Amino acid sequence: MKVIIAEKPSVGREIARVFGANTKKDGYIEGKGYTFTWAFGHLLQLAAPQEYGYYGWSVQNLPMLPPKFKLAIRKVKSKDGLIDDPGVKKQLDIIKSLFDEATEIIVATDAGREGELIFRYIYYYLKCKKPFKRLWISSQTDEAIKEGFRNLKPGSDYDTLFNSAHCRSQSDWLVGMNATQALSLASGNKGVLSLGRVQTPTLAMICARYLENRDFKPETYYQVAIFPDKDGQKFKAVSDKNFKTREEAEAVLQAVTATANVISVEGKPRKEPPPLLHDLSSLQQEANKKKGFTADQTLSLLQTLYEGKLVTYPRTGSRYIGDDVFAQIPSLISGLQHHPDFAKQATVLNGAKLSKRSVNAKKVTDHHAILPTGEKPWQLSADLQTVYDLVAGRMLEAFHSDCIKDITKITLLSGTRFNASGTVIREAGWRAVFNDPEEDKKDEDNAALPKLTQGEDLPVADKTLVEKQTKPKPLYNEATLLKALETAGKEIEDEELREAMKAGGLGTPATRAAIIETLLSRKYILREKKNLVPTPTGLAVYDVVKGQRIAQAELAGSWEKRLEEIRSGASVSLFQEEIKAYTREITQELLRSGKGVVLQSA
DNA sequence: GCAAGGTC
Repeated sequence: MKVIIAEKPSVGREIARVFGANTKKDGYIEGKGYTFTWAFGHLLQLAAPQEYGYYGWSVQNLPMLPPKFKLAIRKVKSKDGLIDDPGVKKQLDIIKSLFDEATEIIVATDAGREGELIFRYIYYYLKCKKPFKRLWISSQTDEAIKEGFRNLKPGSDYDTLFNSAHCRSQSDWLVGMNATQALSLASGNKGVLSLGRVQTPTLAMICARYLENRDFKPETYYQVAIFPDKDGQKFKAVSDKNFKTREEAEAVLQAVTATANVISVEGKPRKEPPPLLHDLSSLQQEANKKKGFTADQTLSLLQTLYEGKLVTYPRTGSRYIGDDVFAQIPSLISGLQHHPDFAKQATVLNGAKLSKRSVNAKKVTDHHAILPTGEKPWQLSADLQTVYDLVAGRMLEAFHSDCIKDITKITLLSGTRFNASGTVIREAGWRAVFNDPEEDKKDEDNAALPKLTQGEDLPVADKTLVEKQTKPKPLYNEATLLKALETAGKEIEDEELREAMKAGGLGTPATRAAIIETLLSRKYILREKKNLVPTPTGLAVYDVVKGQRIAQAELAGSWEKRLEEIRSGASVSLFQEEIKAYTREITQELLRSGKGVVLQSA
């Protein structure tokens, strides 16, 4: 018997369907001489410190450097504290009995570092010795699955990938567990002060932005505005210079002449291509911006839609689809022709030429962009409907035509130079789907400008002095923080580290919402309206770590670079020794410098 | 009481 193991039930069932296997059992499916089973993501994790004899939280234990890591069943919170997750335990037992009977195992966990780790941890925990092969596919279509099975790889081809995954996992444990205990103990052991490769740079970003914003000294500056009149239609033009003092501006205001001379008229149509399909992060940002949902809420709503088979896999990091999925888009679009909000645009798109901007098989990694499945939603709650509509609406936008705008820029002379600009949407294209007002519109922008010709003189109907202030960078909210986490590392000077981080930023799509929730639950940050601001505790922790590597995205970047080298065969033990050395160093440093952190009373 | 990673 051959056993196929997938990362999650949805994929296991999908592969079984392609094979034509349909005998459903508890936790697996049989048929055609195969057995199809699955994990639920990580079933196993590195065991907690006490499993290695480090009892309690104590300076004597630090740094905790287990000679050999152990695996433990994933834990869940219950009234008796942390216990083995019963659902996980049960599935692990099912997998064990299937592996026991197997002649061969086919590994169909997601094609990536964590997917490899999910399988290997199960395999080693169960002390399984059966031979295994690897299915390596990046698309879940029938053809891709069949092709993948014709091209199974030897399991050992992925040994170095497992090594890099295992190193990632151990490094996070070593640095995270030790740094957390060291800082908590140093501060007087009154509560948990957690630190980690991802959460600490994230906290640092929020704190740095908060302080920059708080300490910003706004500067007043002045502009002069005039309102020329063309045959009764007035529009606004602003001085091309800003003035530091009111006096300078007053002088320019006084010098405005009775008529303004049109020096130049520049008009050109601009094409604005449709946005890409959503990945998890862009959807979370959009839902936060438009509806105020938190990243965590959006993920959980999406998970419900996914379990209801209404949308495709949500925790994707790709905004693209392959050609195979593209072939299904026309029918998905025509399925929206009865949707209350989207009927009109779905009809417009039906049979039209579709934009292929989101179609690129090379940019599809483990999973493609989020799409509706075509199943009809039925009696969704308001929040679920909102998220569903963001997914469905984005699909219409992504395959729609360009938005075409006429942008006019006019320069006038009236004592000094004045500029006016105007934007007219000629063809809405993809913007017709949601019909939202544009966000980045400047206040000096006119909706439409009258037709003007170079050289003409216009009477100046009004003039005024405008007082303005320079603005600080805004505080982070969930949308801007998610974006910043995605692009974290872009400003790293070292080119190789920058490259290593470019692929992922900080954290992963699946974990970023959880990182924000962790910082909230530690009371390091608070939600203040839509903004994320640090608490005194968060600022105190930041003050201790801000000069250290653990607070910088560079640390994550340097690990990524080394992990990638391990994947291509570099020494595992060398990296492990370096991590241990760093663990000793950061633990000592925090025990010394962490004394200043005072917990605020909850 | 602790990390980050995956998923239900």
